[in-house]
Amino acid sequence: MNPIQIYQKLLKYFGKQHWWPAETRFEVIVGAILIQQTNWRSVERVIENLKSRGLLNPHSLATASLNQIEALIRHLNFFRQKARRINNFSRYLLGKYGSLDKFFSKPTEEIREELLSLKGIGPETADSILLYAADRLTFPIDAYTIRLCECLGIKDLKYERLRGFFESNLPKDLEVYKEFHALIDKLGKTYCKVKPQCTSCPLMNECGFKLQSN
DNA sequence: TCCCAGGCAGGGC
DNA sequence: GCCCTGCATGGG
Repeated sequence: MNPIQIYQKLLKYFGKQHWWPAETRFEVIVGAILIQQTNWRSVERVIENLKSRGLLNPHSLATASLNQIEALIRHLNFFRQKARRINNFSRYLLGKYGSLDKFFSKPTEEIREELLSLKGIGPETADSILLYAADRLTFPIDAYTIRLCECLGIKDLKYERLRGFFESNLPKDLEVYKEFHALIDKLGKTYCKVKPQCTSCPLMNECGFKLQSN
């Protein structure tokens, strides 16, 4: 089963998801850190709050105190960690590059290494930032993607292996990358929840497992 | 009530 | 290398 066929089927079934919903690249980055293990609705409210106070920019988040940031994102889980993380990223960005333009003018692999060296930015967050903020052909692997690959019968579910699998089998098209990742998420949220609804899943014919009764 | 959400870091082994 | 735990709130 080729990923592109999965993609086309999901696109036909769910339609375009239009990820990442953000006005700026910096907003994508902040969102990518805040969304970790959280639901998007909660993050959306926090983003709007930061925006309405004029704080959703590197300079404001770099100079704000941790207490201030914590207070603004307090209804998210791990809010103390996340406050430190967005403050830390902002300070790093301004201190070393001065602007996102400069940071993102580097080769993809160098940006990726640097993102991964920062506290709170792991593989999925780094790759989401590369794809949705920096427009690089990098395919993020999240928990839903791993579940999908498991269902498709892929044995080696290690992050870099799966990333390689998608990146070597997909057309080099940013729109495909962006939509596909979002569609996999939509699929997971809809059918792979606590009680998997495999029998109504649009990919049940592609499933590598013989469907077990739900 | 309980489970989990678009992870990550740090420790033990 | 893998596995476990803490982080910590709100929604379903």
